[in-house]
Amino acid sequence: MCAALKPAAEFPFPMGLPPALVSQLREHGRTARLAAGDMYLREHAAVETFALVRSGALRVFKTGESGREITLYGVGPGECCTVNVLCLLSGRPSPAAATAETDVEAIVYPRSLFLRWMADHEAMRAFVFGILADKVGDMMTLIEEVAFQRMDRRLAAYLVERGGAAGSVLECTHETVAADLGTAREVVSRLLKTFEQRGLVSLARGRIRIVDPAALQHATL
Amino acid sequence: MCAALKPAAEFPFPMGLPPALVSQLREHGRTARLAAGDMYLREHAAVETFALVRSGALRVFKTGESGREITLYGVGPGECCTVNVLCLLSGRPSPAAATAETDVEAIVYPRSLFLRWMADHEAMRAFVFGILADKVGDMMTLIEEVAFQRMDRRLAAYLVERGGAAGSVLECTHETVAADLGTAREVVSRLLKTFEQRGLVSLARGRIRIVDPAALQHATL
DNA sequence: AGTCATGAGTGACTTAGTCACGGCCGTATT
DNA sequence: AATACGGCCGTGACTAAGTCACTCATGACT
Repeated sequence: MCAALKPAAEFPFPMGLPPALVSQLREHGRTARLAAGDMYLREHAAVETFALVRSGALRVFKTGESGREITLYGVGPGECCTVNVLCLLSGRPSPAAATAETDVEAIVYPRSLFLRWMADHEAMRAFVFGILADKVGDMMTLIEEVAFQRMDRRLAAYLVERGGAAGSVLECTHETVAADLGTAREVVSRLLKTFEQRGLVSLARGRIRIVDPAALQHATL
Repeated sequence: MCAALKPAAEFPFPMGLPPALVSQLREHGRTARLAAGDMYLREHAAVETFALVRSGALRVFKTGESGREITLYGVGPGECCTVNVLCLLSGRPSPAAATAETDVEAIVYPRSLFLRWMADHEAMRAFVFGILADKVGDMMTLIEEVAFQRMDRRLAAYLVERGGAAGSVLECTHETVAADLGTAREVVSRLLKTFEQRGLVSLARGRIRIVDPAALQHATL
């Protein structure tokens, strides 16, 4: 999740919302910009606004006592953040932190408007609850993976998912990969080296080239 | 989570709901009973009803490829199940499985009524979203614990949370404890033995007596 | 008293997280 | 150009914890 997502050319409000609501969304939105690395949500902080990501990506994560991090999920263009939504709906403070992974442009609305739209528009609910259910489902899967899957398989799956086709290059450090997976940098380095020795990836400083994604998926170590 | 929760004497609909809604809840509910061990939700299954737990407890969990399990959260009297709610709101299939941990009595409503009440009643939304936010927050914390905390500390915290005061006895097997924590039975057995050697717990077949909860919390191994 | 199933103990081995380094590379500094 | 520095990576030694293949213990039921 350290690579840039291409920004959406023009934000389309693509969620099948009724025209009346779309015009309200256009009218009342305030544009906010975050630079890569900026904090978006602090753990335990109150949440007062609803944000729709227009371009870039947010990363929602937890930090352990040791300072190690694990990514819970990402928020891309056209999406909203589950934590954001849940805090607005429940009035509770944020249970996790979030930062901008890349430069981010978002449209921001006050809580009261968000709640009104959620109460009034079936399509708004369908859009928001769809994202909510997807992300919560993803987190349940994450729990299972962290608890039961071996690190080599998690890393391989991560590389394939992020990297895509053979020959593509991920611009990220072992450190950021470790923070996404919730493990230690040394573990990532060691596993990557064994992948390289088998010709599955090739490595350079700050760069991972995916050589053989199909073999990566089934690597048994 | 393998011990019985005391059943609520009479279900009070305790959520600050308006009288009009409470009378509807009383009128349209169908009572359903599950015996301990019965399946409540299957992973990937469609969800068509809304259930409010009246007595007993549900256990929502994920299963790994190896067959090992991890508990995501529990649902007690007066609560509803987050997965249940999210599936109804989003129309998606269940991302996890759930069983009755004890005998359970629940009140069941059709999806259409649940959606109508959610759309019409602010108090209903506050109740449901409050539970939703709590459980999702709990799951985020669980991810952090599984990823970063050592097993001895997780086990100790689990025993204290479940057992409560000094002298109390948990009626459960090492196996069920392992399934709650998402680890292997052998690991639980070994850790419990070291706790026993230090006088923190005492063990018998199917039984764990909490001897010194304060020391358990800070045990460093 | 013997059978049987469930629950628990054990040792050997593997995987992965921790700690403490040391080296390498690219950029900035003088 | 030489130096200094900081971000990134490699490595070895150690510990924690999951896996496997067992055996043993307990108690309920014939």
